[in-house]
Amino acid sequence: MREITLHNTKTRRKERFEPLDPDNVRMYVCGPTVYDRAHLGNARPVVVFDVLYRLLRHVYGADHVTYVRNFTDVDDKINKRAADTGRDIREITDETIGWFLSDMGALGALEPNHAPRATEYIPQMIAMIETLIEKGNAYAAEGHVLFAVDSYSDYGRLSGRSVEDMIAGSRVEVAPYKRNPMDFVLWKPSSGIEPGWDSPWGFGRPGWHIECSAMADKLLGRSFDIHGGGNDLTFPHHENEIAQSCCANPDAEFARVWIHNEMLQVEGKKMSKSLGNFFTVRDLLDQGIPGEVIRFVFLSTHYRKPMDWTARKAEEAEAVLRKWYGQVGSAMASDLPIEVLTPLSDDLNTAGVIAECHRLSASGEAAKLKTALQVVGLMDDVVPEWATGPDVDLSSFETLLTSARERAMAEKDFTEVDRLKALLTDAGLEVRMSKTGVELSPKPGFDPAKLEALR
RNA sequence: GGCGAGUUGGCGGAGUGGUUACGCAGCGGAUUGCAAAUCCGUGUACACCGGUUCGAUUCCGGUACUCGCCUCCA
Repeated sequence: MREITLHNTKTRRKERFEPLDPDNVRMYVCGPTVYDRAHLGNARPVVVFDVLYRLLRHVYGADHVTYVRNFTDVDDKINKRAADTGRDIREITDETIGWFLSDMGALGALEPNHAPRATEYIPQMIAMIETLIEKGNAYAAEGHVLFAVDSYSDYGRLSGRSVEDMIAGSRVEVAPYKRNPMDFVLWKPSSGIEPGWDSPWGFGRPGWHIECSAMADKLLGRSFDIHGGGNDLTFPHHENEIAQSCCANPDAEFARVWIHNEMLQVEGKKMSKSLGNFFTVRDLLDQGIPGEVIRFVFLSTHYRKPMDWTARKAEEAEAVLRKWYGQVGSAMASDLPIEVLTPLSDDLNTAGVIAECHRLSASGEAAKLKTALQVVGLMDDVVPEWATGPDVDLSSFETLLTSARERAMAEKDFTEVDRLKALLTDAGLEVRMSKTGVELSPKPGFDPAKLEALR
């Protein structure tokens, strides 16, 4: 069986990956809070962990991997959105989940085996909080339940910081009912207008961190293999998840390997609304940038490096993919070449995979290239439609141009040929003339209407 | 201030203790009625300073710079 190495945030080194159970490799990845369209940064972890999911399925078998990615559908940002728009919360979250799935699908992301909504696991959260209180790791105060960080000696281990450092660097105001300033909320009271559930501590709603602990526990068990997310989640979210889960289940390991992707930038700067470089995945797709192109750009940067999205990269990616798709055509897929699997298994070196694809392309190994593209999710069985171009019958124009050219050759007068060529080029066709004949093919800007007008 | 990641030729990026990465762009050439496409050729880069070594871009230490997190932003 192929060996996979992965960088584990817990140990800060690359390690050989050994699943608890090779017949059921389990991975949990933090999903989006569903209140708005996914921006480009949201797409990075989706693509990164989709590649890992595909690799795991390749190595262990598609039926032996369980991938869970949640939807956080209870959150103050959602409440605010509902209040601002006057819309129903469920309507907002349903709509946003639909957008998310279709946008990520456009990027070639497979859907996880389970995509739980946090609101479906409230009883599990309450049960876990009760356990934490019983074990002395949590306390109720003024309608809240807080996790006592002092009760867990390993608190801060994942992110490599001490509680003292956190307090020193903290910029949050400390609620008076907290025993330690770093104690975090497991449960908080809800007013009548906020969503809430009855609990032993009154009507309220869960804190963010407990959601993932409860859902992972329920769907993957108390010990599982991989937990992933963006590296901005390392602290506090993942640190808190570990504290909750490990205290509630002291005999279990919780997640063995923690994987974090680096952040995304746009044209060298952090993506933010104030800089005016904020955009969603849907924005790019609507601009006509194919999902495969976006995915390719993501894959060209290793997941633990900051990734810079630039328009130029997108253009280059599109040109490369067009070329490869053209070569691959209807080639039969082969076994995955070891030259491709090796970098992919080496901590998801997707840029190395692309380098290998260039090599396969140069040596004309269409079948291997196709397999390589498939394994990283850049194509299914067929070449994407945008790369093949529209299916139009151009033979009449080819015949016309050919005869005009033959005449021109004889008469040494090419004005008519050049005129026809200009018209066809203007309609978005690529015109190729060689000794053997004339060939027309649609280019990216092909406009069928203009061509029709020429008929 | 604390914690972490990164720094390879014009751009993107792989990789390695000693030999050409590769892609794009550029340049030269072939081909072409012109052009496009294609093909051929072409680039001694690895932040800085030390150390280890016969030899380091590759290992170790330090410096600088960039970026992220420390605030329920992925």
